[in-house]
Amino acid sequence: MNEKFFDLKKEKQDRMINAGLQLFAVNGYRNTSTDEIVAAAQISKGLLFHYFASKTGYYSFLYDYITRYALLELNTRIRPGKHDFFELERAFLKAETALMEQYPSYLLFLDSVRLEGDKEALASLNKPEETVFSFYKEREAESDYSAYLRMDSRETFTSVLGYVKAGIMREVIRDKAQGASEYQRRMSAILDSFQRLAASL
Amino acid sequence: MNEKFFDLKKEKQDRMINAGLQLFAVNGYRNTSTDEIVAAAQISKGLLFHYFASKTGYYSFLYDYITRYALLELNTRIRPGKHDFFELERAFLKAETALMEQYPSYLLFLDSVRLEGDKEALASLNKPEETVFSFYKEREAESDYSAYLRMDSRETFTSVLGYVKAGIMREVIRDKAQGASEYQRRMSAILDSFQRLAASL
Amino acid sequence: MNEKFFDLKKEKQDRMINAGLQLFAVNGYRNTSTDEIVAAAQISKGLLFHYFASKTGYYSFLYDYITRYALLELNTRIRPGKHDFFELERAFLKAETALMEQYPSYLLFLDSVRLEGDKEALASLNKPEETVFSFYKEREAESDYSAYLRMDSRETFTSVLGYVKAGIMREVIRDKAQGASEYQRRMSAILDSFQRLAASL
Amino acid sequence: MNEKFFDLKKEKQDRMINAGLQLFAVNGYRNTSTDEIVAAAQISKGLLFHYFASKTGYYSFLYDYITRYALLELNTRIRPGKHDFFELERAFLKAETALMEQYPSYLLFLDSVRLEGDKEALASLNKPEETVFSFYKEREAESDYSAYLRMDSRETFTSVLGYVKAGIMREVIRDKAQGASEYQRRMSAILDSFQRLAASL
DNA sequence: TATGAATGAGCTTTCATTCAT
DNA sequence: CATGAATGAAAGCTCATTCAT
Repeated sequence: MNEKFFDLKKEKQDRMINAGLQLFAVNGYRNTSTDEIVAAAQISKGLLFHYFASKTGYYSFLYDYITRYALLELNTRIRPGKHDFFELERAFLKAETALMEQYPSYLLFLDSVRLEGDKEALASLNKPEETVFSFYKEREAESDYSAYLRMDSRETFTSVLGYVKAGIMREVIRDKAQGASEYQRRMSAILDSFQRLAASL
Repeated sequence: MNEKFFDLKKEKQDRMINAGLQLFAVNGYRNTSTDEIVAAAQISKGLLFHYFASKTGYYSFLYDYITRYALLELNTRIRPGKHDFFELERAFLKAETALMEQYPSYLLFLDSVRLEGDKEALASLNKPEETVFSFYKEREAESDYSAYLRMDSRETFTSVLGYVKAGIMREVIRDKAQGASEYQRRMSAILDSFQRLAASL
Repeated sequence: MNEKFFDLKKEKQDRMINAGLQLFAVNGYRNTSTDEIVAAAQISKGLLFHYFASKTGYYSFLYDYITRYALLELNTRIRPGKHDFFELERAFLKAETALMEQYPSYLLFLDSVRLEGDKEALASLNKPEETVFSFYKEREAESDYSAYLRMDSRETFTSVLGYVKAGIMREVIRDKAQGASEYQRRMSAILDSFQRLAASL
Repeated sequence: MNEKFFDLKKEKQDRMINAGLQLFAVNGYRNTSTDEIVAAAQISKGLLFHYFASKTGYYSFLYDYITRYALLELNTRIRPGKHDFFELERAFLKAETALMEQYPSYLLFLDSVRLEGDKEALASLNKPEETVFSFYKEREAESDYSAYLRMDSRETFTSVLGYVKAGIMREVIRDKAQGASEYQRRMSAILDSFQRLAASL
């Protein structure tokens, strides 16, 4: 990519980032044409290629950028250590909500990458193993789960929570810009519900 | 579609069905070319269009066919009524396994339709509301949940189970031919785990 | 390239070959669009790519094909051995004329490759060292030059003749389909003139 | 073009002239992008268009400028009149060498124009008939050829020499900065050789 | 019924040209 | 005078669809 992209006005940068996050997240790589992207970003076709050289270049830039950005935010908010499991999950949720303020589709985009079927698109990603989700896994692994031991193995339970998260996200955020708050509400309810359950054992 | 399709040898019909189920499920609608389809089905390009008129026609046929087929199997195996919730889920799992015998990718395909981003493909579906999954919901709704009342609302719990199912399926079946049995094993374990939890309340 | 090209009717093959030879020879690689090519060949855009995969693929096919074809003709007509120098040159001229019957621009095309400025186009050529012109050089090198010894070194003289040939060709064949006979007439005159000169020494 | 170009520092003017001469000569009109030109000339994109309005405008300026410049030099060095043919040719060669001092690619550029395949580029030239090469022809036509009468018709012989010149130039100057002296050496040798031949008749 | 050569609309990418600074 | 970000028409290439055999 062309580093001069970062010299653009922040507002324009974010338009160009959000256009791709949203369209790729909802439609997938192949179903998103560069025409759609530039229309959503309100730029010309040439400019997209001026900064990102190719569609795959743009795709991998978005992945890099948003991964780095999200990890920065998460690392700032959530320090390593033995947090109570449910408190940790609520902190995640809060961070996600904050991030969605600026990049509404970022979480759906990151999730969509895991389902992406286009080989070229996947091959373009620089460090596909350095995911935001592995940060989640690490924090969850070291969290304090002792109060809920009878519930089930931590692994089973955290992966269940992951599936639930992804499921709700897809149901709620898809196509709707306002989905973030709905996502937050439903995830909150689930966390409360699970914790009550755990406490009653 | 051309009804004469059903006059073909059953083996050839199934090759043509499985090719599409597998490719669409793994790669999505747009990433699957008609060239790939006919190569996988071992038929000529002309034949595909002879029977299904268009790629969307083929896609919607697959959806119709597999939905109808799965509902037939499910209706036969699982009669309406007040089944114990976990027994019901285990019956579902058994039915799924049986169906995968003949159409290995059918479940992943049906799930992939929910994630499909191509508007034309989605628009081609005849009765997109008549899903296999609504059959699940109906049976679950009328199931006997009385033993687990303190667990949480039935809606929350069944939707949680649905998300878990989808999540495991995607992790396990994608790309792997042998995934079905792994899927069955992991879902079994989850069901056992959840039931033990419910019983201990 | 797709070998099935050779299953096409000979007339269509030759239309597809001549279109490229003529256009690339006159306009060069970059100035020739695939739209022009398919219009001249009276085929669709898709077909060009069906057989040759890319514009460079087509270019290198033409070079391979016409080199092979010309060498076959030349090898058949002109056996190795100590021919009289001017008889040899007249035999070359005759062979060229015969080849132009079927591929009018072949010689101009082969010459244009030497002037081609496009790096991708040149990089696509398979064995750019196996030229038709090196066949000329070999036959000339072993020819009988004894009658003209005082004229000048054989090397100087044959390279002079080569430059003359290229110059006349460009002047005469460019843009004109009927140029072949004019080329033959002028080259004949030059050969006569040079031979008379040599004899008079 | 914008006449204020000539108010620029001579050194900058020459950078802008040599960049185009070299690139167009070696790669042709279409294979030379304005990006390459401004990079070689060490100016901004805007400036090129500020002075020359368009790529074709730049191309035709170069042709005009270098033709005028070369003719000025040639007219100064070579006065009309009955020069001995070979002396004349040697004078040409000397003038060319002097011109290459300032504009190394000028001769190759002028030659490349004759091979240019781009119709727009050719159409942009102002007086394409007023070539440097017609100056050569005129002087040759009035030269003293009496000592070599038996050689052959003057027309044939001078055109032969022209082809040889072009051929050697292309072989030698292309891509190589040091080509000018090699060109001079080889042309000198050819002239000597031809003169010896003519004298021996 | 079955084939695969042939088509052309639509997509990604390039690059001459414009224009705000 | 000078810059280079921005534009969009045109080019190369893909692929669903048609049709002669």
